Amino acid sequence: MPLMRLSNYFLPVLKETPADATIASHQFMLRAGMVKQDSAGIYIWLPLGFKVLKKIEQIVREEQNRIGAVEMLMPTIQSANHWKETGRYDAYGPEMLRITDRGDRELLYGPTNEDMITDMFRSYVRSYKDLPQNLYHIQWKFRDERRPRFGVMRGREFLMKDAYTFDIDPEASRVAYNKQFIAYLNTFARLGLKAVPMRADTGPIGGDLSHEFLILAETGESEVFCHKDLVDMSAPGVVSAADLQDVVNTRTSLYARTDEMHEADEFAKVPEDKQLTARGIEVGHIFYFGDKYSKAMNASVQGPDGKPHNVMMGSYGIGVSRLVGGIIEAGHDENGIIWPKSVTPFGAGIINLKVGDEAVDAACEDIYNQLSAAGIDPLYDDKNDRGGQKFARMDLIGLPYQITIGPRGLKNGVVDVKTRATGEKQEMSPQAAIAFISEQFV
RNA sequence: CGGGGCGUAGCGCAGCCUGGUAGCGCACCUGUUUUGGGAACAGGGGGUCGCAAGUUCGAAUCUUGCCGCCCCGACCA
Repeated sequence: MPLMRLSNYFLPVLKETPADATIASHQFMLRAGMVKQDSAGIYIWLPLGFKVLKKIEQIVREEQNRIGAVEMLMPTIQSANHWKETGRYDAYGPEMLRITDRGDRELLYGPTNEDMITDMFRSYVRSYKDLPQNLYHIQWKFRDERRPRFGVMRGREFLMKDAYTFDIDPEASRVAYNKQFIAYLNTFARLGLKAVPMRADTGPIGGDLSHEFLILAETGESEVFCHKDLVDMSAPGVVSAADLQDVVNTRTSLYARTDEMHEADEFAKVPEDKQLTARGIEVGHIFYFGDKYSKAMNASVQGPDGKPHNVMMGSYGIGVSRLVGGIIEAGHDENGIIWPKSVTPFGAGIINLKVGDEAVDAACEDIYNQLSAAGIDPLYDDKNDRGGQKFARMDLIGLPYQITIGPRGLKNGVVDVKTRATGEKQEMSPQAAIAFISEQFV
């Protein structure tokens, strides 16, 4: 494996903040060379941003797989036919991007996939014995928002994980819902986020059981009201089938609503010192909607009684691309981004303070190779810039650890290790530095 | 979709009111000296002033239309 040298990488950092960006995550994503806007709400993912996006995607995937969800991939372009069958072709309105092909057939760029997957399901599944099913994909969506804003936080094109569950009856469907609920808590915890599930309105998708997961941030689009204890609850981890409902109940029994669903009278019953009013960013949304689509599309299976039963469904979304912005909102300072270790584009940055100095070059490459062997995936700043510029750039892109190697320290057998989150700097031997950083990623 | 604002070099901006053929900082290129928290000096490259029409001897500047982008509010992963 060749070294990932900054001199060979594509990292167009900006010293000045583009005028179009108003919130921290958008400003830093542009300045750190993560994305470039192509048109309103549509972004090019540059190498650094793409790397983070893929890491988040992978964590989402692992937590879906852990609860037994099965990955697949549906197309971005859909036929209007399924949508006409459910009546949503008209109901969805101008947010849907409608396209016609050369034969004047009506197509659309999918904003979601309930209609398509329900059609897929009904064409194969005949028996209750083939249930339950829990399928998901991670695919680009398009919603022609009235007002895209805040960079990738509200893009028109966005990457979403959407899962769909199919069960024989409401009770079984509730189990599927609970599993996703747990998976969401674990997913957001791994991403270094404190996400609170809030009772939600079901919106145009319909149904009667729904939760939004929000992370608290000043720049959030919704006002939220919740019991303080919810914010600091730790991730449930693996939950047995027997405990599933109880664990969900502990998270849903405490008051937590967005402004849409807020009831002041109910909130007043929360002890005053536990009442938290804040702003939040919605990063996930889960719905149970029973037979809404299966009925409309006649998706039924034969039950043990020999009769057809419309399958009970739920759908479960996570805004993967939005999370990139959300994580930055939750972790940054005035100098730039502070990545959680789980999604950082590179595990550590290696700063060579005197490129061309044989001893320094050799020390940097040696440290690179050892960190790499330890699975850290370092980024080597071998550019011929001045120290200050390198430090500022490294702070901006937010790698959790920086090792600085220069002739002065090397003469005494030491390098500098900086922890980005705290700003703490320590001098230590190269070996100690490698050991220190490796330990942080265990 | 209602209200507001902005389009001048890659980024940040000035020039526009009062028309005379485009400028500053950063970035970029070359050279020299530098190099441990965004170097200094010297030289240099880069712009159909968002697009179109109009007024005028002459338009970045005035008029009209269009396009694009951002912000504030009602909707959404």
